[in-house]
Amino acid sequence: MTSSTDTRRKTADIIFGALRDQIMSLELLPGTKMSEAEIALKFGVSRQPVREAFNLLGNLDLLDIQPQKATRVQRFSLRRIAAARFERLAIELEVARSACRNWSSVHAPGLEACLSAQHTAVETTDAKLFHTLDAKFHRLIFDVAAPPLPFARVLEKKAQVDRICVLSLKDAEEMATLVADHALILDGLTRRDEAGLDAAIRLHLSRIDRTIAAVRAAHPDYFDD
Amino acid sequence: MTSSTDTRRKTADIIFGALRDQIMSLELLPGTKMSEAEIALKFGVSRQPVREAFNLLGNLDLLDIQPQKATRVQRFSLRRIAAARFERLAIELEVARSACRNWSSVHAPGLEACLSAQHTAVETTDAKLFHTLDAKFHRLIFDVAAPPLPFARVLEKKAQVDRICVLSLKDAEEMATLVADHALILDGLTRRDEAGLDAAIRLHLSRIDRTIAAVRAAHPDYFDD
DNA sequence: TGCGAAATACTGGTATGGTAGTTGACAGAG
DNA sequence: CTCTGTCAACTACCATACCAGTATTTCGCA
Repeated sequence: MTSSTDTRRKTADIIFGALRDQIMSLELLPGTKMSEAEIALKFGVSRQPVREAFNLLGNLDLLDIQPQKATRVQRFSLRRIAAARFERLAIELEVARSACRNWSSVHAPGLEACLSAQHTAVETTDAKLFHTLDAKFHRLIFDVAAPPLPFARVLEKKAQVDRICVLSLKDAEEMATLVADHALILDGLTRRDEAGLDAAIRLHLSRIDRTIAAVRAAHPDYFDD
Repeated sequence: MTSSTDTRRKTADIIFGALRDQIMSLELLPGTKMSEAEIALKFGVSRQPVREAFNLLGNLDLLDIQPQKATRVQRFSLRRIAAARFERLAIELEVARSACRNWSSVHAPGLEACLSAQHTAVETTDAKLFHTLDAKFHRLIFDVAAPPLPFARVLEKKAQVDRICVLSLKDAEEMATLVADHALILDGLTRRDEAGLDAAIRLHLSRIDRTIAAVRAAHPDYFDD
């Protein structure tokens, strides 16, 4: 077999990853105009790989490519966010239902451990750790629901929402609320109560609406609409 | 230069659309090896726009691009199909629930007209017309559920399944079954019976499993796994 | 001074040449 | 006959140059 560790990445992928991280971390603010030539110069490569990276980022709605005019870091859009939110809600609901049907007590320890770790993250007000544990929690449920299914691709639209969450405060009170939601979700799973689980998921995902509204009030110039 | 129709679309998009249609219609069979140079020659353009089109098709899992080796028309994969099916089921279920809540009698005529048109399509065994009407039916429900949301993007993964359906027989009996499913769904909507609607959607989408199994039995060489 | 038109300085898109890497076949050795 | 090493013919990828639009500036004129 050829190399097990396929470290051979195309330069276009490297550019793509670097720009994506900068956009997602808001190191590059929404509305910033990007230049193929400028980026190419900065990375010391030709314009072609930069161009490919731009197209990839455009497909993820992270760049707004206006032919012959300019390409800018995509602003937030209530429309796009609503679409991503709807899609994620639909997926998470069905994932939860599937997990409910596949549930057995062997799955409990992992989720309980993740939940208790979240409690400590709240006590220390460690927002970054909490974000990681939050993602892990949803991931664990996904694994219960449909192990063979690819996780990343299904929720790749999540980027539209994740980017905005960087601006949220993530204070202790808000994190505590989210942890309580998680506890409710885990409770619904253990009791195999599909109706209760459905309500818990909807409540949990509805939390981001307030976050979005708050960010929009604080940074209206980051929004398209 | 192909300035016959001075389209605003860039040539890469034209190549992309043409190849996508050929792949979706199975004019290009799974496993067929593609060559940038060959396609470029055939369309009378340079290799660069062809390359971009390849990348776009690769993002949709319609092409299997193996760097420095070859790029082939993606074979069917039970894994990918299962993922696409799961995703679509989740979306359609939530769409139906949302439509159920937004339902009013003004929506009935459009769906009923589409349904009756489907009946005539079955009587004339017009598979192509039926396929169009089937898509329209689901689209109409989507419009009831969430008018401002983009329809195409949400279900773009549908391509993974649509391509395989070209190989299905679409005989009168099968079409009649699907129309009956649609009637059941419309009935659930008009009665605003969420539980019944849920069951009807799940039954309807489960029909494709038999189709996939039949195609896999008839053409095992079109599959990866 | 106000305003419109032309020149200019960008942008993204395309064509072409060259490079690195993989595959497959074929010739020669065991 | 089998195995192996070398070479030729592909492949995708990157760099460079050029083209075609669009926004902005600037200069001439009223």
